[in-house]
Amino acid sequence: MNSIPMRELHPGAVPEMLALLGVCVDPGQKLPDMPLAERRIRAGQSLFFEGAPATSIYVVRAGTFKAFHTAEDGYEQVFGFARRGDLLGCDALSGDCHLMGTVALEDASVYVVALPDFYALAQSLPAFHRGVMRAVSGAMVDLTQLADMMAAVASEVRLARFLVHLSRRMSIGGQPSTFLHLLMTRRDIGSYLGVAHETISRSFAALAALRLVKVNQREVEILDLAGLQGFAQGTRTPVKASFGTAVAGLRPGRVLALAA
Amino acid sequence: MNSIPMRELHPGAVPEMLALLGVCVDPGQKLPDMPLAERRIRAGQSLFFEGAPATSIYVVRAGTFKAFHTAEDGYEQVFGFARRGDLLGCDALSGDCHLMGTVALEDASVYVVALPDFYALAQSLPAFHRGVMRAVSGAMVDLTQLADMMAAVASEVRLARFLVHLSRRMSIGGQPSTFLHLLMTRRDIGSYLGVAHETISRSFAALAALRLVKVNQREVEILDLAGLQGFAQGTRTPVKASFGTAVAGLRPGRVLALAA
DNA sequence: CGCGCGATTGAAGCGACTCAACGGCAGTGG
DNA sequence: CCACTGCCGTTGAGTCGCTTCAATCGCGCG
Repeated sequence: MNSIPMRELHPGAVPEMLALLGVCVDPGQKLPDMPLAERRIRAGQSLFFEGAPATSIYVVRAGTFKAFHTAEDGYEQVFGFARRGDLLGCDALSGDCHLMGTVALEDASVYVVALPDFYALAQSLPAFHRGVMRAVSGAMVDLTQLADMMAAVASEVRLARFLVHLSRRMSIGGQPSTFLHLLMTRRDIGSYLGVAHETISRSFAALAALRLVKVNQREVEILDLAGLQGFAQGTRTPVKASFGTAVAGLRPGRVLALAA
Repeated sequence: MNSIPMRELHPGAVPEMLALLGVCVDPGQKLPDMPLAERRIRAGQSLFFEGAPATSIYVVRAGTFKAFHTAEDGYEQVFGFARRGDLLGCDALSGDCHLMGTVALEDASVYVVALPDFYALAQSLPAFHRGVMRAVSGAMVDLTQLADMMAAVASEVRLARFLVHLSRRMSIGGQPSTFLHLLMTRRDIGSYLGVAHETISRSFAALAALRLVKVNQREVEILDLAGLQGFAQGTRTPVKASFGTAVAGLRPGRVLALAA
């Protein structure tokens, strides 16, 4: 139950972690050769539980995680998906325990940085500090974009924003970005976007009917990224519905059954 | 246009800023007496604009700010409200420019910390670093709670969560926490919670009809905080609607017109 | 092989959006 | 001093999309 699944020490892993955090450092610079604990998580396993005391922060090395919160009545609210280079556990720095749990959606690996080490490392290594601030700021941007997705009125627009978001995150990793392997269930996406999971299914069908994507279970291919981005622009009632300046024509307010 | 409204140097303001960030420091410890720029913002004025290059981060000393993003079609999405002790401008640390603008809802005052100074200060003063991490983590928690509010199905529940959230934030400042002076408009709240501003009006009326709050324009008095919190628990379909364990009885799924 | 879970699709009800009108308040300028 | 003009807040009525409940199908795993 409380046995740590797997843990090994990586001497000299600091450079890799800095690379994960997206900071460049002079090749000749002396780096503290602090050994870092690595922890491997199997798909479906939990990295840390909601309510657990904050002991460390984590840098995702491989795999994908889902961060969520479980209400008293059992409803599970998903707050985000973390991938390589993301920071996990920062929500506990302002309190004393984690406000959300984390499970791996696929086999994963993280660097575990104990809180004292974390502060010491940031103190002795400015590059690490900048990397952490970068990552934390990125997490805030992600949460902001989550609010932006949930702010969209139409569920198809929410899903379109989600797919564009995923595609963008993939592309900065250098990958194709038009083929998406969704590791989360429809229910997870629905919780993330604030709609029922059946609505996610229907929205996928709607986007597919518009020839914007091709969907087969969890395999999603973006057929028209520009069109999808235009579609994702749809917002709540603008100040003055300014058609005429529309980018390409695909800018639906509510009309989209015409393509069925 | 580009003239900074007001700016003065505060020698020895570092201790106050540390207090704002919620860190305790030994009274005898030597603090770098770095002069800090203070900037005063009048109500309705902007602290920084969306898209502006990131030059500094800001610590709110007094007043209230609204952070928002304006879409191409003019729709304004509100992402949060910042108060004393909050950090502003962190969203730009991962990119190079601000992703959202900030306006003061009342006369306000902030400490301006230029980015180089920011990193230098965090380097030389661990307490500042911890304070920043605390504040940043708190901002992430706020964004998480925003997602939580928007996840509620019923608009009255969203508003109830918002009021509970505000009350909690007030109470940590030591203030009464049952009287709320809303500085934002109904439209701002609606944008924040993802509903139309008319719905906010109606939801206020509904909560007032349930005797949970008393509302008069922007003056809100919480009559039954426990009841409001119970009401705010209402979520999307739980795994198994478990009545019987309800706290007090006020746990509505959809029924609330019965008290009109 | 059967069980359970995820995904899809259908049908029905209702709640929020939208458009609209009205009263109140503040700031402005004649 | 007082119209005038926005903006904010409230309330009403109608439409429509999402939720909810339900059934079905496919797939992986014990």
